[in-house]
Amino acid sequence: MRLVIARCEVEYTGRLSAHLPMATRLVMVKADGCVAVHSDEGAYKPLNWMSAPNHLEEREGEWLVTNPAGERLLVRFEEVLSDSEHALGVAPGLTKDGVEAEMQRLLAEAPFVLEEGLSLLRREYPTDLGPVDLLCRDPAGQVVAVEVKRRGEIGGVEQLTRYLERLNRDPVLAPARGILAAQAVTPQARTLAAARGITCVEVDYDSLRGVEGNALRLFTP
Amino acid sequence: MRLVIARCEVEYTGRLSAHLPMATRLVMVKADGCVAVHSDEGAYKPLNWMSAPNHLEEREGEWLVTNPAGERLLVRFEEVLSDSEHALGVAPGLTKDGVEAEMQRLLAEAPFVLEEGLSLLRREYPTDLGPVDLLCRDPAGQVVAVEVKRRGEIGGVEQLTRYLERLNRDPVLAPARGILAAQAVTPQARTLAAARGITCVEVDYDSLRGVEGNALRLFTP
DNA sequence: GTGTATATCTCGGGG
DNA sequence: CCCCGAGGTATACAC
Repeated sequence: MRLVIARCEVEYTGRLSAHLPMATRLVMVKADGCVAVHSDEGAYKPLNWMSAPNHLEEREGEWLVTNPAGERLLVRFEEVLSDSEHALGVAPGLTKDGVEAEMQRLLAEAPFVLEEGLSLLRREYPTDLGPVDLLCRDPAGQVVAVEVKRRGEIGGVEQLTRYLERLNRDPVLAPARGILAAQAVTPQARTLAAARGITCVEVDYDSLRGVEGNALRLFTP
Repeated sequence: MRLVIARCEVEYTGRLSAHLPMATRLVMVKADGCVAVHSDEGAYKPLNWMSAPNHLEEREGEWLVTNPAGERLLVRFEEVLSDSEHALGVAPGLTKDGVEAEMQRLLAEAPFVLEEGLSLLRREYPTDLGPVDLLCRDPAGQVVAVEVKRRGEIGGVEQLTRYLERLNRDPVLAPARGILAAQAVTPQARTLAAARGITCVEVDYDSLRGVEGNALRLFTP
């Protein structure tokens, strides 16, 4: 990894055109060839960047970075204050405990926490608009599509509406109804869901893990 | 900006739990207090980060970063290879020429490229769900809502559907129909649009700029 | 502050 | 390869 602290100006043209006026910034060049320009604020987003694969051409006082997609980043240096190279070597990946994936897994094992008597037909039931997170059946025999989200927002209601539209074209499944399951549901999403006849259920993640624990204990005393 | 190259391991707990095993990485601390951990690949995303405002506690061999939201980042150092501080000063902001904004401007000047005889009623016509990009009228007098996107995707169709729902509650405007204008429209968006009676028009950005040139020449010979 | 739309989003998975 | 969905998304903007 090469770290350059320099007074520079930057031009990017590609998916849009952007210009950074002359100022002191950090220019990073990583082992995979990608380039990022950072200011002294903001942890996440670089001001400008070019992702690998790309080509870095070092000219007199400027760097030209180009990629196969025709994007172009030009860094013009006025004064280089520091320029260092560091060998980092390969790094093991990040391990995450995702929330939505686990929520879906837990709800698949215990759909009845959403509504009494609910039983699972299938996880990731495919439609031509995408997979339904959980396809269930209620005690009355009606099909229930469940969309699992960490946060229940308007987009989740729209997504579930589209799925229901498709499911209800299948006479075997129709009439299907929907449940939006989330740790929290915004008032707007709740309103829209109500207007569409969709039920919202707020799920407590920790209780859900508890339910799993209890269910396991039933079978492994 | 402080740049530390070090063998370290990282724990994050907050919106989820994540762990980075021991390896050599870059740890950046910026002037606003935010912290980012980068590996030697990927221009854009840090492996871990904490955005400002937060608090950095330097202990023996480790840093603990906490924020008011209760998130927590722990960097445990095994070996520090480099540690440097750089004064960057304030930087002027990034200027951008967006694509969607200009497309909207060009189409407002020449709505007839979307459909023969279309004329502009208003740009950014306000509804209580947000502004309609272009409100137009066709030669038959029907109101046409136009949603402008760089890429036409399902979200754009949903957005336009919600706007139409609102417009059609106004007896003065009803019955309104919709056009999704984009440089490219995905097949799924096209399918959904068809099912909703929404027209998709693919707009060639360069031709559009040409149309503007022609229109200007008509009035400035 | 909340909610919504956007992003040079990035990133990964599935057809 | 494209399309789609998720993200500790971040970020800007309106209410």
